[in-house]
Order: sequence, then C-alpha cells, then structure tokens
Amino acid sequence: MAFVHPNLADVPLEAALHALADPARLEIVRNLARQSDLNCECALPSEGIPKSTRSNHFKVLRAAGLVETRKDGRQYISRLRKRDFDRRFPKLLDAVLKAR
Amino acid sequence: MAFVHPNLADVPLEAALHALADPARLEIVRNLARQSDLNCECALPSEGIPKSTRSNHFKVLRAAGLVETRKDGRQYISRLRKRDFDRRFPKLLDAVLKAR
DNA sequence: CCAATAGTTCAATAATTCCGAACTATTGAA
DNA sequence: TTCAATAGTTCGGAATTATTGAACTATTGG
Repeated sequence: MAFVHPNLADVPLEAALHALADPARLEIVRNLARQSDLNCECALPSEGIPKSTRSNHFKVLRAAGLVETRKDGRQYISRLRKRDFDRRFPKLLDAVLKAR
Repeated sequence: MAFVHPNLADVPLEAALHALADPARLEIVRNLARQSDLNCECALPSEGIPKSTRSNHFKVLRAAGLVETRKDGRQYISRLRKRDFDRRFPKLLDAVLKAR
C-alpha cells in the first residue's frame, strides 16, 4: 500500500487548482502548512466527513503533488510537498494560504 | 439579460479556484489577460466546444468575480476583473497566469 | 422584414464525487 | 499467541455536477 507520488513536472495546473478548490482539502493543506506530519484525523479534524471521503481527499492531494503520505504503524502520516510544489507553481500556494 | 456581477468580497476562495481549474476557462482568462474586451468566440477560440458549454464557462467565471460581461449589439464582450480579483486574492491570478 | 449572428436557458444525459460496507494492516492488551 | 481496536484503503452504487442539443431571445445587415 505504498503510495505513488507524482513528479511535479507531470502535474497540470488544472489538477493543482482542482485539488485546492475544495473546503476539506484546503483545510488539510492549511493544517499541514501550520504543522507538518499529521495523520488523517489531525490534518482534517472537521467532523461529519466519512473516512472514505477523507481518504479520497488525500488521494486527490497526492495526485496533485501537494501532499506526501507515508505509513507509520497503523497511521498514515502526511506532509505538504511545499518545496516541490513551489518550484512547479511559484507563489501559487502562498497566495492560496494567505487568502482569507 | 443584464448580468449580475458579484462583489468580490462575496466570492469564496474555493469558487475562485474552481473557476480556474478548467482548461477552457483558463484559456479564456489567459486570452483576456493578453487582450481585454473579447467576445465569446475570441476569448475561447478552441473548436469543438458547444456554445451552451461556452456560455456556461463564462457564467462560472462571472460568478467567481473573474470576468465582467456586457452586451454590445449582438455580441457579449468580456473583460478580466483583474483589479478587483487581485485585491480580493493578492498574487493568485498572477501565479496562475505565470504557470506554464 | 427576415435571415443570419451571437449568444442564453432549459432539461436530459454524461461524468464526477461521495459514502456505506467490506477489507487490510498494525498494535496493545489479555 | 490470539484478538479486538485502530487507522486507514478500496469498491460499487447513490447523489451531485457538468455537458450538451434544442429551443429561445435580441440585434442587425441587406
């Protein structure tokens, strides 16, 4: 169950924007920007979201090159691929993170 | 048939990102950034897109506060609301326009 | 006046997303 | 050494969105 994380060169701008254009995924990205290496629960503490939906949100973020997930025990720990993403799409993530 | 253009304060970040996360709409935004005041056809010259779909793309862009459309004769002329959008989401549009 | 143009709107279909259920893997405790 | 609890993934059907053809509106040149 090791995840495949794309090379950022292969991520289209549309995929990146699509990944960010969702409240739950934005929350994940914001939380991971504040604190790295969080599990699913901690990165998306909002209630009322089924775990299959949560899982899918992380999958979309991974496919967009925004998040890297590794397995640690029975948890899946994610971090923001900020360096890689910033190189591919300069200033985009900062602009998104600064928007209120 | 006068369009209602939203106040940017009422546009959520998600709506802005969603509007930009589509190839056809990105093309419209890029074309309008190069040259303002284009009609539907000129802002989205790509072929194979039905006019009802085109029309809907502009509707989404208007709802996101990205585009303003006015009627001129039998044409609908659009322009980028760059000033307004930039004030609401600083650096976001520039980051998107600079991405290859 | 009327055919052509440049769109919009509507409702049905196509495509996506969401989510419950079943599953996998890991671990702590008995 | 079990085994129940945890922390997710995956799958397929249901719910939601997007796309599009057809019918419509408004404008204008001939």
